[in-house]
Amino acid sequence: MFKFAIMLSYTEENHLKTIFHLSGKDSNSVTTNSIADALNTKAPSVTDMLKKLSEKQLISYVKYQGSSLTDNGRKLALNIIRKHRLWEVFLVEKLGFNWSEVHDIAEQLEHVKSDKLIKELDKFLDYPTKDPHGDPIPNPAGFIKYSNKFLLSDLKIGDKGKFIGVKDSSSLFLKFLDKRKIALGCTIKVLFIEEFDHSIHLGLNDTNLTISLKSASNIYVNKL
Amino acid sequence: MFKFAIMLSYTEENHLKTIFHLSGKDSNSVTTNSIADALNTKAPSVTDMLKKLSEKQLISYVKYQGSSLTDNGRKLALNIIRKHRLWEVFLVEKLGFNWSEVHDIAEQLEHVKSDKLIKELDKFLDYPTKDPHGDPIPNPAGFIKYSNKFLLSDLKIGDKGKFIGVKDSSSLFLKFLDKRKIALGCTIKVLFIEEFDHSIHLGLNDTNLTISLKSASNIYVNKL
DNA sequence: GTTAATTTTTAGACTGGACTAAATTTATTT
DNA sequence: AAATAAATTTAGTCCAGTCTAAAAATTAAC
Repeated sequence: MFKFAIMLSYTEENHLKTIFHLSGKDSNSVTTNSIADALNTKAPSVTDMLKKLSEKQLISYVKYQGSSLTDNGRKLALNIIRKHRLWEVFLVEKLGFNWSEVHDIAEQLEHVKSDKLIKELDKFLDYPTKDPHGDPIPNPAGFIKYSNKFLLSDLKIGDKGKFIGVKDSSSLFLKFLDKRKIALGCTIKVLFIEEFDHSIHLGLNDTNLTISLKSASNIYVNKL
Repeated sequence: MFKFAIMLSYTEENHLKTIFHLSGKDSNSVTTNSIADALNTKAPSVTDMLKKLSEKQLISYVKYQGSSLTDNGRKLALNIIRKHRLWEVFLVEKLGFNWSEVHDIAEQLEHVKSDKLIKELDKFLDYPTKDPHGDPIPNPAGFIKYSNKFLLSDLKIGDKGKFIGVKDSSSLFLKFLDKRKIALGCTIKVLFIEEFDHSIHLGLNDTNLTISLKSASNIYVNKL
């Protein structure tokens, strides 16, 4: 009935996706507990699933040594992420959702099985390359162009970044940004980081200001 | 709008929906086997589910006597059908699907949980009242306007009807319709019915044609 | 380099949803 | 109205996915 030769369950898909997210660009090995945490489940459940995915050759798994995606697993994971992000674009661009509301819905939509659906959705959205949070959308073949998106709090002294988004977009935080004239697209330079509380001194539009670690952990930038 | 605190599983939703479809306008009692057939499952599975839905007060169920929806159950069923049909409109109107392809995909999309999603989708589609097969879309409160929809095979000689949908939308049948230029919205007049095999002679767009009882039993019309 | 702490896996139990086979109730025949 | 057929339910099994508690392996600490 459906086109995929491999028919994965909702749970299997979520595990693959999570392993992808946790393993980062270099496809590092991922620990069982970290998967359990991310999926809000318990380690034994994850172990069972790792065995299953390993049987299906979607991950390589060595007892006690963590697991990482195989090429096939990676391709499937990226396909799910592709769907997730396309649906997010749809929700924001077409249905007028705020980018902070779309994740949970996309989390459901990403599991709908139909290649044609995604192909047509992609066309309808005019082949977007980024989701509303600025994350790149993998192409149908499973290729993803990694963005150089970082948290402001991860930059080092002297680094420069372009403000491209926030992690938690509470209106309180957005007002905080407004007041300090920190607007989307502006360039931020890290001048100094206090050792005591890790608050950050920034250069921004010829002025200097200081923000807390908490705030800096909520700001995404493209490293320049 | 009514808020349902009840969280139904995929399977529960499908049972409710099926009971609604089988019980018709007058909410007749539905047999266990007919549900099993419709859902492509076995009677014992259905019995289990009937007990469960009965506990939740969504159906009234008497052992060996079939089951019917309660008001709450009916409301939930109509909500699922509403979602199904709105997604069908989306797939056809926005993504360019043929009406014969949308059922299976809508079958998945209908289970996505988000009231706001459906509210916004409805708005985006400009509040449609019918799905691509001509079936009415229930409103958010669970009200459905039954159309004067009949099977073509139920019309008498001399009756006229507007073609509004098909019962079994297999692609085979839809091709059959295409070939004969029987398209949604066209007006059909019953000219004569053969006593021998009940095949029907039709007037359609200034031409005449004959179709079998089987085909006529698969075509819905609004009586004119 | 043992011991202690942590992580991970195993073992065993539970739930929802499915099934088969057998029992029971209802419906149909004669 | 008894016998038979059909529909439905019960009983018991199975599978996927989840959990807790206990055992085993790894890592960290002394």
